[in-house]
Amino acid sequence: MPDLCRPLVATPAGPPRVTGCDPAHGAHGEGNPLVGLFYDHRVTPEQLSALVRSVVAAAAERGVLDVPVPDEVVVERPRNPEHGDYATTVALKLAKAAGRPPREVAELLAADLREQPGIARVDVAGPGFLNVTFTQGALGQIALDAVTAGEAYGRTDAHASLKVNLEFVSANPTGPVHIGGTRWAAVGDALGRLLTATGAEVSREYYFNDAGSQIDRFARSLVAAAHGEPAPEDGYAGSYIGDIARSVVAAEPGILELPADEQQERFRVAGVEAMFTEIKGSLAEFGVVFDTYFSEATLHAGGALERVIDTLRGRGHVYEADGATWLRTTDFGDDKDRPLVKSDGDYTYFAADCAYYQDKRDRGFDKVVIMLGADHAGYVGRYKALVSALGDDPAQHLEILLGQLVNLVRDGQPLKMSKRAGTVINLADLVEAVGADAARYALARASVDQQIDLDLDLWSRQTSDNPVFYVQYAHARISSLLRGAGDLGIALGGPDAVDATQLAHPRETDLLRAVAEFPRVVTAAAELRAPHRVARYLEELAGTYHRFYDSCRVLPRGDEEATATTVARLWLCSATATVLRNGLTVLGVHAPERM
RNA sequence: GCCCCCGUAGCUCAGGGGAUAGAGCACUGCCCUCCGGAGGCAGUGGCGCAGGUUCGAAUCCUGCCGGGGGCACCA
Repeated sequence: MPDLCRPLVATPAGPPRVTGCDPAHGAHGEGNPLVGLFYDHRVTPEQLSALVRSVVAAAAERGVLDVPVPDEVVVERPRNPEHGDYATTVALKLAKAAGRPPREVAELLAADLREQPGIARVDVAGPGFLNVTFTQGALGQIALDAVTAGEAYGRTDAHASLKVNLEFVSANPTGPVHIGGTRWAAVGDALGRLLTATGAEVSREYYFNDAGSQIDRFARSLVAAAHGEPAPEDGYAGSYIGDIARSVVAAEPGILELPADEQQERFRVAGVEAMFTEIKGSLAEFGVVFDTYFSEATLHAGGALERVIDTLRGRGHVYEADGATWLRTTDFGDDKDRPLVKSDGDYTYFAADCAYYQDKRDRGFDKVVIMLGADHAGYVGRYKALVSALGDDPAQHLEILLGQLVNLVRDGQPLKMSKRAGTVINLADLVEAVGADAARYALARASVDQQIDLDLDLWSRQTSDNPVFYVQYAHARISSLLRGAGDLGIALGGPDAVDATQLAHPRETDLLRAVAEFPRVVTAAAELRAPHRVARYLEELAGTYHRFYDSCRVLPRGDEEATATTVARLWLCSATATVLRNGLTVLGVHAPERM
């Protein structure tokens, strides 16, 4: 799969056409980083990190610095541009082990770093920061690499060989996907794309309960609605119940004459199917498609619950009490033991969870990721315990991500929602109100730890107040510019024909630094399971681009001829567009060429 | 009572132990010989409180205060 992520529902047009690209050009040297690192004067932050590490190793080797070599050296982009292109705090970290003042360690490393090609200067600042500035050409090469790599720019191998099962939404087919589930649809799918972009093998999974009592309540509600009666006390009352009941009756005209038991069963089967079709449809419109829709009923039918309970019993964690069968989860840190089989002989939902987890592991997944709403926070303890009871390590095989709730706001007032009154905003309503792109972006740009207020007015606005439009506009603006270049007959040529040292303006340097940052943003966002970092980065990149655009004329005016600067700037613009496009794709949002 | 998440600018939110804590909106004042002004520049304004760890804390630890969500032989 060559692309960064799975395609969107409507695939946007490809990258700006650039003639003469050589895909092999993006390859980097291998082997000893000190030798092969800067072939062609390329320096990326990743390479700088490796370089600093090897300089530390070399110093340790020579005996001038008595420290253990760190596994990884952190380099970061300083806020203040005067602090160079990249900064590292290794000297501060190593000072204690070396038994020498941080600045002394920094000076020592700086001297070696200054010898490296592609590095223009190394300054020791403050308590012992190492501020590194690349040569103009080395920085400029990053733009060429980004364009050349195209959709692959930003991909890393941070999660190579990880096989992960990503479970999210998992709303039961008793009603539409509510706003909480919608948040997970946006964040979960984006996380899936991020993990894929960092080399993981990802399977998206939707687990639905089709075996429990709430499905029976759903069926009884449909029967009641079909007969024009009010919903049962414990039933479902939304307006969609009436819609589905009518569609079932329309499909099976004789259904209302059937005996009560048979009638409810027919409503159950047809109702669940109709509801699920609607759910899948609204998710697809949202750009989210699952690899597997997993039915709880298949676990029951296949005897998986019996088997997993036998396994747990064999491991000595099961006991009988008060007529029920229990898992001693308190042995693994849970607050209280949990029942597997109720005293009436029915299995609990928790028993199915045990079987479901075992099933995922049996299917070969290294990591089981489950995304839950904050209202399920109490579930984490018992889930970790069941993983331990089955002999796995929760820290390694399980990740439960909790997402806080979403409040909707309109006209500055919180939207009061009531299931009874039928004023619940669900996935399809949100898409209708603000569009799929804005909905996905709005939900994915906030940290899941944060409760968010989502303003429907703001996100439906087609102005720069709306962050998704701010980012999309930057892409459209660049697309327009590149079209203009084509109209003027300006040939971009291949990367070898570009003089990257032309990009020396401070705003160009800022933009290059931002473009160079993208792969690290993708990696960090994937590792921290935080897709919102990509969105925030894109907003910053868009702003950096607008500032560049304001200061640096790209296309020739009037009778002027295109120059080497023109060509270099067009490549920089194209690189920016590539990153905006790849970043938006990670979030499942379109990057329009025109708006 | 116990557990989980969150208190950062007037508002909505970023900030992986680092340098002068950021963005958008709002407010004030600027920039159109301008490739998309759906832009840009400048200004106003902030880490809930108290301790602790550290060379260094918005970030890690403890306690309090405030907001939200959980604590079923429900799903």
